[in-house]
Amino acid sequence: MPELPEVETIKQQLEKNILGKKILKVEVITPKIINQKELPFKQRLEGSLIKGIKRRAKILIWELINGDSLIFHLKLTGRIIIVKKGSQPTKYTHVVFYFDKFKIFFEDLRKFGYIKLLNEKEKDVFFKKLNLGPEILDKNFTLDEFKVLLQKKKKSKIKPLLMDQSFIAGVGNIYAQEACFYAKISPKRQIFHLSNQEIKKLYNGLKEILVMAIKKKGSSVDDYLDLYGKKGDFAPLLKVYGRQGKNCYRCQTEIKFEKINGRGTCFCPKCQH
DNA sequence: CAATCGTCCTGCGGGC
DNA sequence: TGCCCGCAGGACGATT
Repeated sequence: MPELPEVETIKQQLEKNILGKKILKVEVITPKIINQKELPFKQRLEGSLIKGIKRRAKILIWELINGDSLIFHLKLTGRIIIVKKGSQPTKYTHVVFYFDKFKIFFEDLRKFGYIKLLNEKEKDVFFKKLNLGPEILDKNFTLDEFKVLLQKKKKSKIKPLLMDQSFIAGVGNIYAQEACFYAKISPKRQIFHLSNQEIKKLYNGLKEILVMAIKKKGSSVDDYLDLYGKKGDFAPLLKVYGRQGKNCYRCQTEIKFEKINGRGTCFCPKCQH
């Protein structure tokens, strides 16, 4: 499941490969993915130049020279893969972007992901509606701001809150669990009961973990692959995610698995309080 | 305000 | 071997 580090990895790799390049042709294999009429979608894209690649939360944006933006959400199993001109689509390839020297496949096993082509106004409306919280790695996202935001959510449980995109942007099920483990906080704890020290630890943990995960090109749990179709290197460094039944790296206690607000969650019952 | 439920979709694992 | 069943999960809208 691609979260901030995985989408950021793809964003950086796309910058090296498609920035300033022209989309020559677009092929829509699975219309559901683009959520609009196929012909105008193709017509607006074909011949257009890519002038910027951005990421906001887990959303990837291709900015086009004419002001349009192509918005990608990979959800659970989406992928963006660069392939040779002669490569054939797989059963999970839903949209193909043709460039001069290569093609880009949008793939998605579960088809939860989407691509939207929006003009500037529609893009503003789209993001306004999403009401995304701050980017954790943004310089403006300070410990003080984190504290202020937490004050407004006193009754929430910490782990589901970290995954709430309107609270902070980009964290999903993997990194929310890792951050709680790092800070030695139970994922079930309510904000109300967090000390200043714990909040600081959580803040530092989020940043440290996300920076390292980007450096390692993401975590390949489930189906995630980067732009080159390669696995990320962070999965072996995960400290608690997916480790139920195994021993805690800190205190050797057996890692527990529990559903918290409907989401599978791993934690150490002894050293996470 | 916080939590839950249904929805989308497919592969996979359990049970027999 | 193979079939049926239920489950996981990001995010959204509707409901409790």
